[in-house]
Amino acid sequence: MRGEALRGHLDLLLLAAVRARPAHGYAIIENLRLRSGGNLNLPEGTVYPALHRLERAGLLKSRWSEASGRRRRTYEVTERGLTELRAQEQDWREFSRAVEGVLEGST
Amino acid sequence: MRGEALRGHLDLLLLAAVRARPAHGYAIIENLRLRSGGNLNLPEGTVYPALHRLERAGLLKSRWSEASGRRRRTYEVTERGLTELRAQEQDWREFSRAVEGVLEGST
DNA sequence: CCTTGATACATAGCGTTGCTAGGTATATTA
DNA sequence: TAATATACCTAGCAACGCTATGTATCAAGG
Repeated sequence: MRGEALRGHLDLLLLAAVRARPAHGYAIIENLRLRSGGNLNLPEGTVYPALHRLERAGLLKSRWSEASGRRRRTYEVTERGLTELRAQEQDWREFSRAVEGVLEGST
Repeated sequence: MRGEALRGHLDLLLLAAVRARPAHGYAIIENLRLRSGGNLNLPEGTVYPALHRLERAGLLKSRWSEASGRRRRTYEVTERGLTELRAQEQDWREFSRAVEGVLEGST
């Protein structure tokens, strides 16, 4: 995945991934990799701070649990998070269509 | 258009817009607005420096002209620019598919 | 037993890059 | 003659994802 492509779309991806399947950070990274056909390889230094930010913003909530001796922080999307996600999905569609519109005209 | 959405996709858009129709900066901004259905409203402070950067990188070349008393710098895509554009188009498709893949699974 | 690799979390600080804000200049319209 | 549109430019800021680094547990291999 090209350098800065993610910029501005990270929240959308994280919210969508968690909506699909509530999970802890490490698993979210895995899920994104799988669902993207291996194209989304987000480093931990990107994902963890973003999850914290989304929780502080009230879009995600988390609880600690333990699995096979390792502690996990599992996230799920809040009501406000769902609303925000839907808005960002809408924004993505618009942006995507806008880019396609420019590309089409230049073939 | 949402805040940082453009990040990392500006070069693609500019190269594609100029490939579609060689033009001067101000017109490129207009063309992007039109081709995107009004969604891409790039400020001059974004576009002009980017055009300079792309020219320095050898992906665009420009020449000065004059139209109705006002000077214009008209850009066109170089050979290298075309190659780069095709690569970035490929990257865009991949990124776009990756995002869609994540969104689909979370409906 | 001890090292390596995978799992799982965290954060300080850096670098990139688009945007805001400001500036110059000409032509047209009110 | 003031405002608006056209047309260019740049310094400096701010946002934000990433690198690098650190901690800790468990499984597997030598």
